[in-house]
Amino acid sequence: MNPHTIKVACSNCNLRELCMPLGLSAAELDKIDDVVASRRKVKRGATLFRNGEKFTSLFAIRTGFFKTCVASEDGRDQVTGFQMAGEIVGLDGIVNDHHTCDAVALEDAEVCVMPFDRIEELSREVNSLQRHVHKIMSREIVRENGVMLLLGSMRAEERLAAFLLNLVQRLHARGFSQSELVLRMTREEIGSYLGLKLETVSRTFSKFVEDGIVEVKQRHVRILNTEALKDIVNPKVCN
Amino acid sequence: MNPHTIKVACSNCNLRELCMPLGLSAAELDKIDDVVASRRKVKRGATLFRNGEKFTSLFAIRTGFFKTCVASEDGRDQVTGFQMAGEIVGLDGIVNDHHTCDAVALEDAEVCVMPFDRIEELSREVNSLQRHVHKIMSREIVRENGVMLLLGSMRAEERLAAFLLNLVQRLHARGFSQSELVLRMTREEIGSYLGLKLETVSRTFSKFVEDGIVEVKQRHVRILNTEALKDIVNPKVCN
DNA sequence: CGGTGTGTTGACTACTCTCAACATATGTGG
DNA sequence: CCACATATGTTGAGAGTAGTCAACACACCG
Repeated sequence: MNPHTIKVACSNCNLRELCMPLGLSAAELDKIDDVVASRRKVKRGATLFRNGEKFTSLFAIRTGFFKTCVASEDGRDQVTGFQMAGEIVGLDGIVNDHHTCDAVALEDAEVCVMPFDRIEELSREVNSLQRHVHKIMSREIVRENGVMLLLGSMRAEERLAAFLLNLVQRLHARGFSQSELVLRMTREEIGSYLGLKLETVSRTFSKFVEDGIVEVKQRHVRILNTEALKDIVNPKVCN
Repeated sequence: MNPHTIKVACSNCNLRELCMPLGLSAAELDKIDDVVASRRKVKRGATLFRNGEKFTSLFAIRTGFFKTCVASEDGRDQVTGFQMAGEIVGLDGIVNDHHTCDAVALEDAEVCVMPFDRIEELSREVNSLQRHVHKIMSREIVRENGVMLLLGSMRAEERLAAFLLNLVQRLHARGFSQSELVLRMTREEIGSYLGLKLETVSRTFSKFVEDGIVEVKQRHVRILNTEALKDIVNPKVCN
């Protein structure tokens, strides 16, 4: 709501390789800097956008952690994803000019505001940006396909194992540990994402601890046996 | 595999309003005709593309009915969608230049082949095409959000009711009946899509029949009480 | 006219949910 | 800074939904 009016630039942002195309010429980089109109801070618990709100911009997460969730008419809601630095949110709003989900900050966050008409304009001029936008949307489609596979065919342990592996993998790509992570979401939010009740998430964590696969201390998780997690997700077929 | 080489044109296709943007000028329409390189027939049971294949084109379905499905490493697979005339498949391939799912024809079908580099080229020139491509991808993201809600939070009856309502709604938009439909997929494929076993799908159909909500004769389904289906999907909260 | 694929139904199992109690954090106001 | 209120997390017992396994019925196809 209170965009900083200082000039921001992708060209010297250390997250550029995550949210922007690679291999740009200097001239193209100059143009790309205009994609970001401003930055916006979002306090923990606050929404970046809400279902029903007018869509104007995509948001690149600079710092912080978000969840997106959709709601059915009768009030059930479903976490559709967790997003971290370098990831883009808001793609749901393009089709109807209105957002169809909520994006909520799970910790204090800052995002780059990228007005979508400016993105469209620039991507007509900079081919690699056009391609990049297409890839980002396609990636989201493929990610959701994976979640559908998880929700449609996996059991609780498999879901949680897949979830943990996915999280550490993304964190590791951002320079964090491969084996330690701090969950920014509650058991209930994990459960919603995985199609499980919070008690089932808690029990499954406990089972992993019993089996010596992870250590859990509230939201601090240390993975002791990555292979075991992988085996749970993709059970070896016995001959 | 055997594309017809006859000139095809979107400009006089009666499905245009489903797969192409509205309100094009004559000049733009001319250009748009070049998006479709050829047509391709796909026999029932054959694949339009497969996981791992190189991505080159999007496909607009002219006639017929498809399913898309992803597979996990250990062989489980999950139907991620059913597509009918006027809908676009292949978006999953953009991000990595390779498809990540299979598209299988559930009845003899014909598709328009739209090379993606041509789409990108043209959408730099025709703004409404650019916007249209973005909307199609965003629509797919929103659709998948809905499926995640279904898979993550609904019970078997709710899932099947939502599935039937979605199908008739889309068929009705194509001029078919609001109350009668022929399923082009097996109980197992419905089950895979809905995260249920085929026996559960069958039992749930039987329950709907008992309750007088639908008539089912193999794959022929007649909806007797649409309101009841809607109530199942969105249970009324009692005060 | 069999053979195969698909669909239905029954009996039993098992996984996850529900409800509940309790434990442990987190945060706020006195 | 502590006390209390609230939010979050854990665990247990029992219930219920969907899964598994199996038998059978029906349709479609060569």
